[in-house]
Amino acid sequence: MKDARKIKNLLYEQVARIGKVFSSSKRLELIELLCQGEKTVETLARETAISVKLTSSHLRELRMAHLVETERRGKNIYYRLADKSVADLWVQIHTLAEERLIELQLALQKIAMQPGDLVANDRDSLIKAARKGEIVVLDVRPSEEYLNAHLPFARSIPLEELRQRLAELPKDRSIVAYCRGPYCLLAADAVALLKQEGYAAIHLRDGVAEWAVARA
Amino acid sequence: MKDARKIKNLLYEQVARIGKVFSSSKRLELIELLCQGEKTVETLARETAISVKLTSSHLRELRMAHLVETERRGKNIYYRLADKSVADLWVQIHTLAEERLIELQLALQKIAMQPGDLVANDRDSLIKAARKGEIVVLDVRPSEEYLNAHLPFARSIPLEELRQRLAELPKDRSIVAYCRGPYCLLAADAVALLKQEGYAAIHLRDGVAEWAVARA
DNA sequence: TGCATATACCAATTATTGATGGATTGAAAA
DNA sequence: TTTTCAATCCATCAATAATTGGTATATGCA
Repeated sequence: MKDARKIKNLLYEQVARIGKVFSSSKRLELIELLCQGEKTVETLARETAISVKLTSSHLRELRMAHLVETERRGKNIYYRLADKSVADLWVQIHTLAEERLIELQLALQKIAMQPGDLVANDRDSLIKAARKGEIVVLDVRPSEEYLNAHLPFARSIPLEELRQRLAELPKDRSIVAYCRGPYCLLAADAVALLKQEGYAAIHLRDGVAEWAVARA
Repeated sequence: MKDARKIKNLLYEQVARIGKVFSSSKRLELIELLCQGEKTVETLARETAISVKLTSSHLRELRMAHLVETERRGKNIYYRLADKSVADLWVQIHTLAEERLIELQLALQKIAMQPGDLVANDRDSLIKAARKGEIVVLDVRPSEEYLNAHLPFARSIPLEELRQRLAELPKDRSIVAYCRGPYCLLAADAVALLKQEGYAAIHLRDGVAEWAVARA
């Protein structure tokens, strides 16, 4: 009887190994970035503003839980998610958090709901409008991330280049901007800039990971 | 700029609150039980073999993450999952763990794959066979849990009563036994008993939570 | 070959969490 | 009202995790 309890505990402890990975805000930030495609330690550290050493040690935990894979190419080591289902779990968890935690809902409104902002929800009609060219879906992430994966019909103008490349965008149609997901500030900044310049800009919360889960 | 980083961190920390809940084996065990329906602290403590005090303090964490709700009825306090999506997340996490952790796969084989055991996978054909009466789907959990929710066409004989009630089961058809999920030992025990008594018994890994996710 | 770069590994420190025993609350039963 | 039972709260101690600095390793380049 004691034996059965021991086996059971072992099982739950294995699952808890996965849960632990998702229990630190830094690791979540890394996972969100890895959802956009493979990246080096250095890049991850820079984009999260975490020291390289600490980044490396958090990545180690992801590796030990078999949630990421690494590949050395030249001087760099590239990290990538071991499976699409890791991205799916990230989406599931942050979605549940948004459903259950009022604090999170309020904090999210601060970034996504600037006065007059809109958050597009209806994915089907968005695609339809994009296909017909009635709206422009704009990916403002760095271009490597766009190249790795992007929403259907999306065009890439990284936020950094947006100001110089405004002329590429039509003024007579809505611009729907998105980035890495609901916690990424790129799209919110892009929308602010576009509005200031007289465009009809809409902030889409979803990133590619959220989109993929919704499509499934 | 510092400000933006602070806001972002706040967001990830909120999500990490949810992750933390799933980072302890004891809490996972409690969540799995709560997936079977509402229960009192005492019951949860007894069924997990965790002290009441420790159970209470783990439940407190679930409560503070808004993943469970409580209701006092008489002397007891009943805990239940705040939303179906909490059960879904439990299923997602343990499924990912099973996909990624070889240790877990091996440990699971020990309980589900006794020599000659079979694990039914194909849900559609299972239902069809159950509807036609070609097999008997047997729920061996305590009857309150069966009453709360059970698989389509399932009959309830709690493991405790199984030996006395063997006569209720036909010998000419396969008995497909299930319990709370892949980490619960009830169905495995039931299958062992049934086989010993000359029944054609099959162990179904899914519990109601896993079934619900698969149906979605 | 030697040097620079990217990243991992190791050790020490601090912060957080888990577990346990004792005291407390709130409802029900005597 | 007093007692009992279920469950929580609080304080403490032990265990675990996060962070940082120092050092080691592997690769590419001069």
